[in-house]
Amino acid sequence: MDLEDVTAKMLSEWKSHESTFGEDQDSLQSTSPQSSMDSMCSSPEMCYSSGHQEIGDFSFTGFTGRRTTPTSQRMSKPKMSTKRRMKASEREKMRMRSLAEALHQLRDYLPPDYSKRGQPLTKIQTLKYTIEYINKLSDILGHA
DNA sequence: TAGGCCATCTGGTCCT
DNA sequence: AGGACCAGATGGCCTA
Repeated sequence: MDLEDVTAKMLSEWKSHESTFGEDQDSLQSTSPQSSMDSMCSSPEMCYSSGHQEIGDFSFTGFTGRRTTPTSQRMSKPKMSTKRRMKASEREKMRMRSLAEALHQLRDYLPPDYSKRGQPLTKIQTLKYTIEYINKLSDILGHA
């Protein structure tokens, strides 16, 4: 009984809620998850030698002014071996994939109202709507 | 064509 | 030393 009531209440709230995030949905975009997963740089190995590997001894990131340790470290820090770098890249790839997978799963727990246009939510939207959803659920439970 | 989204690579930092 | 995490950079795909 409780669950059904909550669900019904939720759904009715979603109706009124639509307008709230309707504007956000304008920015809804993105292709299907799979297509984005597969179509991108489908084979990592293919892209591996892509670009900025070694640019002499001049640190690429140093040039872009990113979070770097000032001055001296640039030269003193020994570069990772190629083998170790490749392993790290592989791990990072797996890590990001599991993150993406988790987000895809999370998306399934959100009411369909959130992706009304038939397009899957983006990662950021998924996270933001999840926060909203949890807040609403908490609210409802709090008033039960 | 511009802008958004995404996957991947990479170097830095922190932790074990 | 090596793994995990983070954030910047890059390039491809897609849509308005």
